[in-house]
Amino acid sequence: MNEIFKALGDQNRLRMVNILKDVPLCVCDIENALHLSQTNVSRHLKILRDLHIVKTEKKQQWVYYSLHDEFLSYNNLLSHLEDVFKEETYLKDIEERNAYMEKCMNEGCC
Amino acid sequence: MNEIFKALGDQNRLRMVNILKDVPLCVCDIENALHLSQTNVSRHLKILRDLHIVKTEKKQQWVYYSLHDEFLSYNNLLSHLEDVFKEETYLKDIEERNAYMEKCMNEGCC
DNA sequence: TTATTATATGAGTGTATTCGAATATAATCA
DNA sequence: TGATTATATTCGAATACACTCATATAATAA
Repeated sequence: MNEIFKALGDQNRLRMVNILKDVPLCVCDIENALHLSQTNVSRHLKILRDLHIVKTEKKQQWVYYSLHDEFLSYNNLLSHLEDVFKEETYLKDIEERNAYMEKCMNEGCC
Repeated sequence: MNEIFKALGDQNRLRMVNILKDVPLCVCDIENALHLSQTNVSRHLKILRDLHIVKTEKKQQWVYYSLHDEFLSYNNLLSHLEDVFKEETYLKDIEERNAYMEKCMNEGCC
């Protein structure tokens, strides 16, 4: 169970949970929203998936990641995360994600 | 803020938070309750203290550690921890701590 | 004062973690 | 079919971390 804390203890993984909390995203969405390399994103997502923090759904060539039902059942932890995600860094990531999704709508993306 | 998660991501530190949640303890109490070396306990406590997860109070030659008010204000996180601490490992540590404190009362300790 | 007890810290070692570069796999498109 | 795109995995380097041993500090006791 402390594995969950360890997973959330990494900044980049916490940023991923943050931008996934509203909407499912594919790997390259996350890459672009957080400005991280594909390799790195993929690796962190594997850790989150192994711990049932996120789940995946494959659609054609894309793999969509979203928060796992098991993780969503940790109500108190989620409430705590809401507070954490009020910090500057995480708000900026959400903005960045939204801007990127907007751009996708118009210009198409990955 | 994810520093807190990182701190709680270490099993031994989480065990320390667990046995401190009810009662202040000095370093050698923790040593004995968790069967860890003095050096190791001291080092982990420093990390917890730097993050304001625990606070200290010196009484004569003993340094008593307890949960920091700042940490105690994270209500949702604490509620989550309550669930985590229902796991076998943590319950056993509490038993061990209680047994040790009991022994202290009778035979005296550190 | 010296000895003892409680706690903290420095240095060294081994292990874990993170990351980028290269490569593999898998799906789609031409 | 081969080329392209999306994702995953392997390998190696750099760094971070947990731990132990030895030692330092600080308080008390003799």
